[in-house]
Amino acid sequence: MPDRIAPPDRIGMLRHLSPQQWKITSQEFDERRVHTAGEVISDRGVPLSHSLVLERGLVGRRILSGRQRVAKHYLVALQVPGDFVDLHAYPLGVLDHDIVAITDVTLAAIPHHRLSAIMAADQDLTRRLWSLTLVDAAIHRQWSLRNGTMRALQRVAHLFVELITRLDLAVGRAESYRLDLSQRHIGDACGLSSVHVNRILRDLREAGSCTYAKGVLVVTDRAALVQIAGFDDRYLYLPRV
Amino acid sequence: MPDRIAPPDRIGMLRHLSPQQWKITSQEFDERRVHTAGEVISDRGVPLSHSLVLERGLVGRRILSGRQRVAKHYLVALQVPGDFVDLHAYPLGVLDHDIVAITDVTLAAIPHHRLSAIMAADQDLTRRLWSLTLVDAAIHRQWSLRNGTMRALQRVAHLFVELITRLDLAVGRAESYRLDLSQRHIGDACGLSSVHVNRILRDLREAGSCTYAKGVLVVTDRAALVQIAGFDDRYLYLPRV
DNA sequence: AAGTTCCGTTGATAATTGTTAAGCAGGAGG
DNA sequence: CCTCCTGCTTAACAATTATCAACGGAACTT
Repeated sequence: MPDRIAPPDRIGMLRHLSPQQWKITSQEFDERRVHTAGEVISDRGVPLSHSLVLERGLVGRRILSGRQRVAKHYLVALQVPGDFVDLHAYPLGVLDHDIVAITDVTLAAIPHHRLSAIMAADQDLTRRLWSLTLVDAAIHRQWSLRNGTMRALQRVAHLFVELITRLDLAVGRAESYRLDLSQRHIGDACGLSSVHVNRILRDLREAGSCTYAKGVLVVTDRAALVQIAGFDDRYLYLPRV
Repeated sequence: MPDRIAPPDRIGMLRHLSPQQWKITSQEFDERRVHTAGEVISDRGVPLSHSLVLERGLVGRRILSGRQRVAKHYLVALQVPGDFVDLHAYPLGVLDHDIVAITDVTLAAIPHHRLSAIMAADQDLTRRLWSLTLVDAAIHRQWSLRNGTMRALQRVAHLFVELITRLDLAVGRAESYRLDLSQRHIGDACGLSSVHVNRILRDLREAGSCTYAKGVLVVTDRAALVQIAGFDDRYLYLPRV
């Protein structure tokens, strides 16, 4: 009889699994982990035996760029509640990047061997879990596009709209979002210096589309923000709720 | 009895599958497709029933950025022989980007229902095919990092080193590679204007690391190129040959 | 309380890259 | 043969963003 914990809720992107599939899966989680803001959850290159679902908070996936004396970070992804943060470690074995806690976070862990067991019994479940990892890949493509083709204002707006769209699905729609990203974090995600992020946030505020202060994003004109971002949510493959 | 074609060779990244696994898989391909340079192989948003393995040539995955009057392209990925170019359409159903032929190309197509059939019988095969799609995701992360953090010279060098590393695995090591990418293609992949790509290619030539002309990359000082790129191949999850 | 560190803010300056324009070469098609 | 297109090349100029520096405040440590 395996150890068990209270199963995580079926929120956010987990709704790509049917209620029954999630019921079966969620009961195999055997550990709950808590990390405080800034902690490294797992390091690149280390073999992993569990995968994690984010229940609360924000998690970043980080690559240390080059080997400058001063470590320079870059965020390749941000995960919101209801995301598997490292399901791709299941097929691959190791990750090519670090996982860090942006805020205080709660995660639930499922052992890979139990994932194997339940997937062996349900090919459709396998396909859907596979899909979840591919939605991450689609988001990577969009980030690559964003940082490769957009100017700074649009980049930040696009990041904001993506995050609030995903958070709407995970924790419900609002006009104000506690992201707890520092301006440096935003720069690390958008390929900008934190100084320039600061200027862009002022521009967004003066344009009346949103304000960002003390880690809280207040969306004052959502349509304007979407417009600046040129945002089209199809790449997120949102589950119909 | 299904239609069959001569099965594709086990080259490049396909070596992540065992010879037996590839034997079984490769026999399920039922169609060979040929496209000429510039053709669109599949459009975003269209449901796909087959997935494709690239046998010869170079294929790009493209997103039309914004809706400017003048369509602006961005390349989110390049595929080399031995790559599944759209295996992620199998779990997802549709793609969020277009697939285009960069050069004249030959592809082999396998129906998704046959993929389902052989995966149902071999969970390890499923895991390895899944892995192939996740290596694509790892490459997306690296492109995102590249275009988000590197200066133009390093970006182009990094793209070149990545491509020759992957081509070495697929078609064998050489000092000269026929890529047939236009300078505009390189710009579309690196988030640079074609004018600036031209300047960078001159810099690389004058630095003595490589020359690029008429679509052919001649690597004159591989170590220098790797050095400029700050290249570390771990993210490619190369199969040990 | 004093010191330290990190984050946010602003200004000045420099570096990088985009844009525009023009010329040229070569291939496709009349 | 001529024309038209596309791609490559270079120069001049403009826009964007990074870097450096200085300062204030908040949180934390000693």
